[in-house]
Amino acid sequence: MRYWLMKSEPSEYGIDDLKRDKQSAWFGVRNYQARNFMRDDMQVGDLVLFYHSTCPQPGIAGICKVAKAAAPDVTQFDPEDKHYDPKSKPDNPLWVCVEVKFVKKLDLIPLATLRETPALAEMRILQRGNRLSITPVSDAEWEYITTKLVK
DNA sequence: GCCAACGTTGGC
DNA sequence: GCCAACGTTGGC
Repeated sequence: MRYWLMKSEPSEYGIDDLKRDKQSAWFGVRNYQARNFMRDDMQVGDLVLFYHSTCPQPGIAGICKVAKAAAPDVTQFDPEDKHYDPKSKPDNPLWVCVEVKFVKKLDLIPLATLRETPALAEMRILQRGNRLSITPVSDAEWEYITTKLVK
């Protein structure tokens, strides 16, 4: 089993939305590296840090779990959708998404807290210039975050 | 709103 | 294959 961090803008889809929906497809990833993580490495049961980005208080907002393996992202074929991709054809879909299930909401662990935690210095999300919306989290990082930083 | 950093595109 | 230009991300 692996651990992951997935970013979302709470104004688009935040932890409260997932709590309400219980489970949701992770639509809209349009980056090859992030797609490959979902397609090749994510497995049902993997645990995920739900991260809020581009908002007044960026940070880890909750935990969810991979509930369904990668499948074609339906929004890529919908011209009305902001994630529409005319390059992708239904017989050879370019983009996939997993589904995640709500596990719990956390008291927000702010980005600033992550930054000032030496044990997390190597986290992908904290590296300079990192923009990947899906990144692996090491066992040690997961352990530290979920035991030391969660109230 | 600004800006640094990155990924993608497209001309050559 | 190179690389400049452009669009996007995301913190501040």
